[in-house]
Amino acid sequence: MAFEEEQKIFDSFVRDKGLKHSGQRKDILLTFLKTEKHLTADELHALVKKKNPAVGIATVYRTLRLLCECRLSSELRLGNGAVRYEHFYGHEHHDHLICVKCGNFIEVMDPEIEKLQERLAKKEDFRLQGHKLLMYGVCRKCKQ
Amino acid sequence: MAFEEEQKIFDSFVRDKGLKHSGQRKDILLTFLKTEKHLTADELHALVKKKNPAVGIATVYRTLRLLCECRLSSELRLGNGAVRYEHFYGHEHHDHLICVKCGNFIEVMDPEIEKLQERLAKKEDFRLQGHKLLMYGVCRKCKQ
DNA sequence: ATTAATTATGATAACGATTATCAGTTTCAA
DNA sequence: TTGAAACTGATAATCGTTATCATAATTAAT
Ligand SMILES: [Mn+2]
Ligand SMILES: [Mn+2]
Ligand SMILES: [Zn+2]
Ligand SMILES: [Zn+2]
Repeated sequence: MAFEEEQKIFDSFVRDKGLKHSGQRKDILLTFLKTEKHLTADELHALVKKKNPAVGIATVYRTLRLLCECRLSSELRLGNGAVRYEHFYGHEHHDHLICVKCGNFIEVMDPEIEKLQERLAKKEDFRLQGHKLLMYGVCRKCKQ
Repeated sequence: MAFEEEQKIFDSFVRDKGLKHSGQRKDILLTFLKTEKHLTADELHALVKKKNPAVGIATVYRTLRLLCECRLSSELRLGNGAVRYEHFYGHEHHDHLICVKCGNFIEVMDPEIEKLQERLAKKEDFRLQGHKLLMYGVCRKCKQ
């Protein structure tokens, strides 16, 4: 079975926090790791239920929160619809091109844009702590 | 009374759409125009009620939708909490520095950042249609 | 293995923001 | 003045998410 590193991170996190291990959490973690998509809790729930139909949506939400706490996942709040969750471990900061036709996410990072944001903030005497850049349009596949 | 241009735009829009005029809509419009803040429907409702306590929140939502339709306002979806509404008429495209301490919005626009986004999209063979750049941090006042 | 303390679970209620519904009111053109 | 159409506020419904709660599973100590 793959994802040994990630599972180790989660197990340590669970142990250090005085939590207990459960089959549901393991199923949710592995299902999350197996897809590289930017999933909502509902979408992940649907995938997990294929393996373990008894898992409830509440446990998916609870587990996603744990995954974010231990930095295996992070939230992506697009501003409309449900929060999406993406892999965080081993993924550096990036922004997103989001296709309005197929909904796919393309991960991008431009050091120049990042630098110009710093310059912009400095000009306003603003201490920049983070940012969110979402770019919407039509992806290569959907253009044809 | 000020805001003649904006009122004219709204009146024409209402007439052209076969809608009717009402005191509530006028109160909501003028209250919205009077503040330059980025307000939620609830915040605007609170302000409107000072002038006209009978106005309901549903009418505020309905009127905000009309203001967006006629381009006097536009939605700002930050991704957490309520949608905010900002002035759109006479305001060119801009992005935001958002202070995590006081919640104030600083409007900014950097043509270089805009251009680099286009370059980034082109590199991915992506037809860019729009973007949202939110920068979070601490504003000048709150740094002290 | 047994126990007992503690955490985890799924169902479901509650929540906050927003939209839909509806009965009564207002607008406005004829 | 009148009557069709739009408008209103109250409130129910919706959606994504969190809180509650009774029951079940885990764990460490016996
Ligand atoms: Mn991503
Ligand atoms: Mn603005
Ligand atoms: Zn696409
Ligand atoms: Zn501030």
